[in-house]
Amino acid sequence: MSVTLTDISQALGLSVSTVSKALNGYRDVAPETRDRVLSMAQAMGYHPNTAARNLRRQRTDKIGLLLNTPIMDINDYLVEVMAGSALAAEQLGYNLVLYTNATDRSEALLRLCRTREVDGVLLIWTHVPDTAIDLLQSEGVPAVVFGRRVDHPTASYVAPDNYAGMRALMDHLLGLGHRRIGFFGRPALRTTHEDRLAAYQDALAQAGIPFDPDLVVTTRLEPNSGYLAMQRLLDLPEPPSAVFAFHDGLALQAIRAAAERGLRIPQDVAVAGFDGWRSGLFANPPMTTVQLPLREMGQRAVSILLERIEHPDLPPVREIFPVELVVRASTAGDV
Amino acid sequence: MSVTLTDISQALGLSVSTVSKALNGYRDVAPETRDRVLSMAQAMGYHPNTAARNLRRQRTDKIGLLLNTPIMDINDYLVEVMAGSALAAEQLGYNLVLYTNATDRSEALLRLCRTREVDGVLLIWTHVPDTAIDLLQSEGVPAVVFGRRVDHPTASYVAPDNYAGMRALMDHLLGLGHRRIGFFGRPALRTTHEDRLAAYQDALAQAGIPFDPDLVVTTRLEPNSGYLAMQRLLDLPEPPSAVFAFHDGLALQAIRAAAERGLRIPQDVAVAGFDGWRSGLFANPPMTTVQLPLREMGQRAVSILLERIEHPDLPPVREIFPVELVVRASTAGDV
DNA sequence: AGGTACCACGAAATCGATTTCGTGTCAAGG
DNA sequence: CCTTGACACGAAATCGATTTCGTGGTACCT
Repeated sequence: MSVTLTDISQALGLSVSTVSKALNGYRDVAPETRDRVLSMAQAMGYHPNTAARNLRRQRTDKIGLLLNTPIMDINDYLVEVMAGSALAAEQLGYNLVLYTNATDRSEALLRLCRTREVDGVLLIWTHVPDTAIDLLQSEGVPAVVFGRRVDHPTASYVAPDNYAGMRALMDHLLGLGHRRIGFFGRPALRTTHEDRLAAYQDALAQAGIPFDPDLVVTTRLEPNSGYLAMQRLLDLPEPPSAVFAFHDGLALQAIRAAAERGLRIPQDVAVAGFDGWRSGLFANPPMTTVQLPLREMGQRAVSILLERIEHPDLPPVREIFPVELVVRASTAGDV
Repeated sequence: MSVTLTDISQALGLSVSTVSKALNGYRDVAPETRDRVLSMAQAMGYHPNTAARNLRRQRTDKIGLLLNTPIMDINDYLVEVMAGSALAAEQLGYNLVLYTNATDRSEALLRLCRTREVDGVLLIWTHVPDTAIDLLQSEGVPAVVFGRRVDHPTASYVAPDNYAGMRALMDHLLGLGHRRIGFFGRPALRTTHEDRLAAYQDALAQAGIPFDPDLVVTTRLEPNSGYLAMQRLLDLPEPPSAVFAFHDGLALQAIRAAAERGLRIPQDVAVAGFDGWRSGLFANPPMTTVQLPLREMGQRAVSILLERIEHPDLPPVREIFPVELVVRASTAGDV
């Protein structure tokens, strides 16, 4: 069995109250007594029982990271967000708990909220259903949505500037002379998809290029969705000379599909991604992408969440982060 | 505030004991009473307080997944293990908590053990220091080491058959006619490194090829360690015609280094990895590798751990899993 | 009738730490 | 000499759920 406060108090002939206060830095403990308690605790290997402490303090010092994908679909994007969040949480004295369940997720969300397992949640739900937001708000659970805009009046979120990023990428591709540009969409991601598609269409319009619906294909959360999408585009009677993939993971698959047909990249077909996955740097050829400041966004999301835990009545915070076009060899061979 | 047992008991004019028993399926509750309790709990939105329940039951129904890398170094290998573990844990009624802290990890380990935050730990520590094992054993914390052999007499582990996998890979490369084969080592991974290196040397010896120390380079946990290692090998006066990278992540970097020099793969230099990363499949060209059954190993590790939680005195379990050579275009261009 | 056996429920202890409140001691100040 | 107040400590309530034990009541058997 573990060492408890009672054990220490008995060993020293003190009361549990005094021992607890000594360990927690209360002022009404004699310095000499404090020293005795501290060294005895050290000697006996005491560590406070988490459950007991949580129960009494009515808080857990934990925040939940809720992903909307199965664990096996954790990717570069999520890892960066997790890393940023973990860093901020650690600095601010909180622990991060990862929740990503295989089956039903709304059930998990409910449990988290109501069993008070965590003090607040960070939703890395790129397609958060509005019902979940409503639920959280009505339960009074502090929450921040990561990665997309949300309309709910009291919800906070942190999101990238998808429109600006997509415009920058389109300007780059158009500047290289491409006029038929494929677009891997992801309608399930809602506002993210809408923003990027809007930027795509606006850029075409501004360049005087008619919009061709055949160049827009839909991808899903499947291991080879990008591979299939690329095949479809390449099978068109008039295939594109450049392709935009909704994220770099899809772009890597697109490269493979092109390579299998013996197409050279970027001479025969240019490929660009989005989000700035680390593995895009080590792709062959290295991937042009739009870099999101995911690490910083993750940190910021956590600090917003913690403010909200301390002060539940604060007004919501919405932040849009600037993004950066990174040009590499998959579109511009000589860079 | 949340709904508690007391709230329900007062609403129904019952005692907390009866309410608790009704919810927990005890037999000494009248069917009619049970129904009343259940529907009232439903109506009031009751969910048991985790801290209180953990405190009383002296268990958390959680197991800790302890990684020895910062969160940002989560990769395909770890994701597969996590996915397998999560699946098994969920099926067996346990939650998985991910621990990977940025700074000091032995401190985290200690806290986990002693504060009873989890019922047991799965150590995905590819280079578990023996002191950590000793610590766990002396604290009596149920634990299973994932990914490498461990010598400690009472420690359980689950590991791949590195030697056999490496031999199979070498036989493949030697069969293609390669006689100068580079080897990316990773001495920090101890037994894993030793086993693979031994297989490398044994295979060479059996083929009558002298061992050349210049072909063995060391890699570390750095974002571009494989890239640098490949450059070193390619700079040799007599560069290798094939290269083995310690894992597929390094192999991807090696491909990039080769591609930057205009070398064709596998015609000018063949590249093979290990561990069977998913992204190796979408590499350009797709990567030859040794596939580890990580998902199954993760599941098995969890089930071993849970057995040990239920019955702490069981003898240790050590399991070595068979691996499979997967040949792709990075070594055999026409496959 | 008396005893046994269940049945359905409540009282109360318990898990381990935190925190409020109270108490005795001693020194300083009027 | 008495009061005031700081000081150092202990008693006890508390957080919310679980679980043991006990108690009336009813049915059944001899």
